[in-house]
Amino acid sequence: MATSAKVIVSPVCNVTCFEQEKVARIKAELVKEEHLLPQLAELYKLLGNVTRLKILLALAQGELCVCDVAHVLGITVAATSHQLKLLRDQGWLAMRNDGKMVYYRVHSEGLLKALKGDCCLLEERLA
Amino acid sequence: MATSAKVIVSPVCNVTCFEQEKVARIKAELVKEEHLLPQLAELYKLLGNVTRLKILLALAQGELCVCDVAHVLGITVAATSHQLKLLRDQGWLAMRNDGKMVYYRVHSEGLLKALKGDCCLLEERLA
DNA sequence: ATATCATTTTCGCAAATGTCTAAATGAGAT
DNA sequence: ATCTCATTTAGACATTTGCGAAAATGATAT
Repeated sequence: MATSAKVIVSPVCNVTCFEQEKVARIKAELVKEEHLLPQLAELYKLLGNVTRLKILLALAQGELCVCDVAHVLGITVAATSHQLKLLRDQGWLAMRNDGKMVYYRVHSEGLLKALKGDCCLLEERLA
Repeated sequence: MATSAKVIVSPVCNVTCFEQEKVARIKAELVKEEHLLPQLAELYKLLGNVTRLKILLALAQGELCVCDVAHVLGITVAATSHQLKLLRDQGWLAMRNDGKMVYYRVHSEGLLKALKGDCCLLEERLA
């Protein structure tokens, strides 16, 4: 049975709130971590796309030029370049020029580790 | 300098491919991991949203009813319910009925650990 | 049965996303 | 200087996403 505090705590949504002090406490907790959440969400958005995951896994084996990445992915060079840019803009990839070629590589080993870790999370859930 | 193999490997995009055998090898590698990537991307898409991250962090401190979660988030109960459902559909949240109330809680400790880990990745990048 | 109320679902819309085609840029080669 | 070619950028389009408003559901109480 719910503890019936039933106090309106927020003027925005006029819905009963059952555990007002608990809600207040949790909101206070969240404020502390809130500053990191937008960045964390951005990282996850970036990783929430099979194409970009493939790029990271491909580059995990060493650097590649844009057109070779495109061949690995089976999509346009333009689309590939676009996705590479997104990963680079957030600092997860580095690039190197060699003549007219541009070679990309993974800039953060930590990211690959995190990927592995999250993969394990999925695999153990299948069990 | 690029090793000039310059062989068209894919009929889809008619662009030169520079390291054909390397591309072929990497594609072969990717095939092995490819089956996990859609699920992994789904997980990341799910986490790539500040509202849902807040939900997970809020519920990390214990179960809450829908309307209290809504108060913590400062959004509609309907929107809250929607996001809770997304998290539940992928098996990361569990729910419990008590009268007309529905209480949600985190179903996977592993997920919270992964979150922490990925947070650390971000923090060490700031340094 | 009816009323009440927490939750869920449906609908609609504004914003974001992923890929393509085509044009622009940049660097070597003739 | 001009040409070639790898890459990037711009524009367009279809798809997806997040949220609010309103309707539907489910469960308790009267």
